[in-house]
Amino acid sequence: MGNKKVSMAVIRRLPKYYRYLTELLDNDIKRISSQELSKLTDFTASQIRQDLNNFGGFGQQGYGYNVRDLQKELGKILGLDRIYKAILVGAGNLGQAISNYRGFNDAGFKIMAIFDKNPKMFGIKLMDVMIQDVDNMDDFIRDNDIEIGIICTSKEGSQEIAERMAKSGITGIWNFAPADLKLDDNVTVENVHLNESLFTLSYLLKENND
Amino acid sequence: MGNKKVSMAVIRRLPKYYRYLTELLDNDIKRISSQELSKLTDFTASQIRQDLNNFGGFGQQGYGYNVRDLQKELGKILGLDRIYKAILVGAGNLGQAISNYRGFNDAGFKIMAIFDKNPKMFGIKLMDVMIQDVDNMDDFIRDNDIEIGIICTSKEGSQEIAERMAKSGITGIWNFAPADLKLDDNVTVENVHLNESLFTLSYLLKENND
DNA sequence: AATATGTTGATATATAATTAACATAGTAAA
DNA sequence: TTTACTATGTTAATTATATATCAACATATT
Repeated sequence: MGNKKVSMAVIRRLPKYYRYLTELLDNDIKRISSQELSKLTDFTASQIRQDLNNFGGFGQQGYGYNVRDLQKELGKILGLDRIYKAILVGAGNLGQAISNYRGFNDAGFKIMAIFDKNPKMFGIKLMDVMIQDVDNMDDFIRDNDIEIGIICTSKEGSQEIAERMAKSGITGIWNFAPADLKLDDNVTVENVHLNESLFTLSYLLKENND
Repeated sequence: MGNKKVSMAVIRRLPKYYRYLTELLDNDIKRISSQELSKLTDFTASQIRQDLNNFGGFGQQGYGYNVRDLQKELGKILGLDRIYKAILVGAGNLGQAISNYRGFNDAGFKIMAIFDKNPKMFGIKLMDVMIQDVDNMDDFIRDNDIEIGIICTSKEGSQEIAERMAKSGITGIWNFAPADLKLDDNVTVENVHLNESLFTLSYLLKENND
């Protein structure tokens, strides 16, 4: 499509807009102005208007934004109007927590299979999905047209798993391993680096006490 | 102290430098240039030098950076040269995963207590720490000079817990609940919003397929 | 000892992101 | 219908961030 290029900074704000709009919708609020949304999100009203206009004119002058419409539009923009088939590798503590989290399922992300390398884990069920041998992963991805791979392995195992995922046809990786995966550009990687987040907190904590 | 103000963009890159330097140290690499570090981190060499110089001249012209020294300095900058006492609230799947993760302990973050509101959880041990009634939280924070609070509760419970933490003396909150906590400025909040991360992946995935 | 090379730290330039300003379209009320 | 008001979408200004350049200096080599 290659329309206009929307900056990463904008993209990372979209989920927050979506979250608040969903909340407003749940509370039966019909309309909202950029100024009111500003109070909720702590972004400036100006920025909100500019962000949204990257994708189209969803508001109405003199009125504001219709909550239902905007929420739906943002959902479409974020790609939340469909089902994604995902697999998860690494059924340790974090892997189990992720697979048990209902929120993702509700948002359309279905974990179709869970893999581990430890035979002791094979057969255990998490949310009705049985843990199986990671040797089966590659075939499973191909046979079931899996799009998203969730990596909850150790740092050491992550790169190999990522490469196998990519090779088998996965185009999006949600990576929880503390490593930077090196893959072709056609694979999108979104990292959740908990260590980096905690270290940032530690830094800020120190600064705040000066 | 109020020295110079280092931008948030810089701060969020520091943990990555630290991670790679630790890796280099483990591999007995003695020295590294900004250019070599650039290859590892995918930041530009210029940016790396500029980032580091926010905190001092750690390198030597014509030589590069001494890995051991720089790693140690970055550790100090990030506040990783000491022990932090933390508590965790919400012993669900994610809470359990976080408390079981050895990495944080190794980095100096000690989970001193785990709280939940569900009586069925009371008494269960996670990493030798017994889950107890969240009613005890406030006193425990005060009595043990806890600095960091980790919130793994639902969105609904998070704000109240955060306020109680702040009131009892906690100055840093690591928040995993999908909500933006509203607290005084003297409390530092670092969010891990898994939903937002996943939605970003979903957006990028869509873009990549255009 | 002299010279070439490599690399930092500082400064200057370029790019990107955020905020502010405003014209205009649309709302709402008399 | 008229008028005053509201709030968007858009352009401009400002601020922040990233990149490029370069003098100073260390080290290795001749």
